[in-house]
Amino acid sequence: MMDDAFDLTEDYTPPPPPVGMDPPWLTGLNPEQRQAVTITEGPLLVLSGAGTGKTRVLTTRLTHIIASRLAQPWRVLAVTFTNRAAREMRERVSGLIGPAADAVWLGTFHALALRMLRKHADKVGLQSGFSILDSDDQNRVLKALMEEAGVDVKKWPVVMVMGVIQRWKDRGWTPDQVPGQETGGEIAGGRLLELYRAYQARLLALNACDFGDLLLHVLVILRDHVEVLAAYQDQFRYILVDEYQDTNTAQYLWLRLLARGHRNICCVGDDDQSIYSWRGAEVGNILRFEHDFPGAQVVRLERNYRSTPTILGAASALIRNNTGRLGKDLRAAGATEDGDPIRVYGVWDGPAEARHVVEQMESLHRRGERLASMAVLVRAGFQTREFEERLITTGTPYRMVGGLRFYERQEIRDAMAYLRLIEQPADDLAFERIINLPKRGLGDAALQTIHLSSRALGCPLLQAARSVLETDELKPKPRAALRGFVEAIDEWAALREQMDPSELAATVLDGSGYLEMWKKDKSPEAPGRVENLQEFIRGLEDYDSLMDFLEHVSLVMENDSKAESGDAVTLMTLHAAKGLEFDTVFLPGWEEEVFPNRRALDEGGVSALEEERRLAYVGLTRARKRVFITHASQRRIFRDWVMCVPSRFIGEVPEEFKEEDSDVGLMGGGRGQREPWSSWDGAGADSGWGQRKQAFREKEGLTWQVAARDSAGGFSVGDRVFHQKFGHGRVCAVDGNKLEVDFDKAGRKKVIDSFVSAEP
DNA sequence: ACCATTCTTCTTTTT
DNA sequence: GAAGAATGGT
Repeated sequence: MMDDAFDLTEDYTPPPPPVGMDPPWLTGLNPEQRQAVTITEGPLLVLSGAGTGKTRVLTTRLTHIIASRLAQPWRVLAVTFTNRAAREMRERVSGLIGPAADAVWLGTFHALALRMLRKHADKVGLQSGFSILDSDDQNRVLKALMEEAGVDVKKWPVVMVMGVIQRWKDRGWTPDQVPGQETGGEIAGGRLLELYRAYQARLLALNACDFGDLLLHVLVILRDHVEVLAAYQDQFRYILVDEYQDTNTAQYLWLRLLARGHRNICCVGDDDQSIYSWRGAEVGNILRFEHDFPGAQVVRLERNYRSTPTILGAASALIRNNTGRLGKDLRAAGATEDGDPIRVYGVWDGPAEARHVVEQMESLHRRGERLASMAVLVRAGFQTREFEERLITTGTPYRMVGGLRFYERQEIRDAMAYLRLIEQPADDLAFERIINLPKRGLGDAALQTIHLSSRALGCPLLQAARSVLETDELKPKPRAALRGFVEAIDEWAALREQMDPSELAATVLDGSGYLEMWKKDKSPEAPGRVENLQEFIRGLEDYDSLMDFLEHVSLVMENDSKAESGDAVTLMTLHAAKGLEFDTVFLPGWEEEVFPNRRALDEGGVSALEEERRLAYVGLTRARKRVFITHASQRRIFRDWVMCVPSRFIGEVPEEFKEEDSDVGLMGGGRGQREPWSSWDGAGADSGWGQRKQAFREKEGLTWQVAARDSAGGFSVGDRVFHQKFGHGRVCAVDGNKLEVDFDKAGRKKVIDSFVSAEP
């Protein structure tokens, strides 16, 4: 390959050379990290445990390749899993080698694939200005197709069907490549493949693609066009992949194609942190690496610089319960003291948990810990709510990562639809969204006419609308309205040339009356929406073209608008926390059914349990100094109160690393051995842990404790009951949890039993 | 066409 | 316990 004056491979196998010979960027690396950076030729797998300096290795490796002139920046492909990781890497590398870093092909799989797809869109039947649909749009399209095909959407939820299609895409299967035995069986009446085909056709007609298509289309292009593949293979001399354990098959195939020539591919990952199998990630990719890339070298990074020995001990013990690991043991490299034990604390219910956690935070804060050094990591998004409420009432600043995303808000999506339609007239989804927004008197009837015309002419809705205007299919009033709308779109499209995106957006939102609509709106959330729209216009200032902006929005689903300002606690899901670290980590909701999550277990069985355990491992290893685990003995789920059993994962943390306690008044507070929340033996006798759960209903307000006592939900005919809204009455029929009650004042009503209480 | 009300179903994790 | 869908009234 290259004539490398700087090929350090030979010289730098341990023991390392004298420090004097080091390029500056290699100083301070431990021997394994040094190998991971300097073995540049041939396939290399870096198994990098949590906190072992993975990011540092990646950025240094990139720097090493470029600064040693092994390749020019644009000949390096560096793939990350999240936008955050990409940004961070670019910043760090820029700091080391300056503006040259900008030329590196660095980004997420999706961003990089998009870059390729824009260039070769025509080869898969797209035009270069194509839109990227978000999941909402995807479901809308699929739903329409399912209804058209007469598939019962009630029986086969759109999201489920979409899920299967996506998993097919994750494996790199176009409709023609779905294997005969994998066609989804009974799902959607056995017509899944047909729907997939129709969906793809529909997307092409919309000149749009979804997230999975970004990779799938590029795969098709690389497979079918040898010259394109050859050009990319020649361009990318070095390939770096972050979070390799989370790549799916499509991504793997993409990488393998690109790396096939020189095979200078370096994948960094940790099988113990694979937490995205539900999204099609194949842990197998990392386990198979040496097989797929013969002659691959493997470097293990096991020196952990992040956490205390206690935390590492706990995390290692926990993860050892998983089978089929590559095997890797973290050793503490930094701290000399064991550090605080893991604090396991039992509380009564959700609100008590939030109170307890926030109290701990405040106490740490008083002792001088920054709020920004603390994080609450939850299993599922909805769990953040109780904490938010508590943090708001105590006035503790916090920041939510990943929660409600700016670009998913209704008003922002509407505004985007205007811009999308201007940029891309074939975008029917955008058209439908805004045709009558604000109200223009163009309702179902008008839309139907346009649809009909669209189908007859085989053209997009916007164009069909134009042809409808030439006829008298519409009554004069809607016709005038439609003409106004179409002409406005044309006008704005023409303005696109002379205005920058931000100005254009302002003009559009103003001219269309959309902004006005919210300003006039009396609802309590309207002012916020107006504000968001103004923020939206401001945000556009950073972009040169509309397309750049739309692309950014499609790919960067993080809310980077709220940058880290001030000292605040972080609230996020365990998934979102991957790659981050905090001094203090709070892990609430460690109960069976919640974590490990029941739905996950229902679907994936043993392998799902192992993934849940890896998630627990990720959570523990985010902490530098302290971990607080909490579990509640009951929790409100939907409208029921559910008894909770402490998570088996608590039992998997050896006693020597943890200290258990619970609220006063809870049985077995302290160190009792037989209490379910102090040590529940996960490996114990019964596998039917789900049976330990008992549900009982809340009886409205304060009376629920009474209900809890007799724990029955049932009323019988003749019982006198009380209802908040209808007052007193007598039960005259019972059907499951539905009651028919003769109310003294309100008459006979059907009510759910949880809304009435026994009359005192 | 539009609005208001009730009914329903759902909460794993996200590029 | 919210947000969407479906229904019914103006």
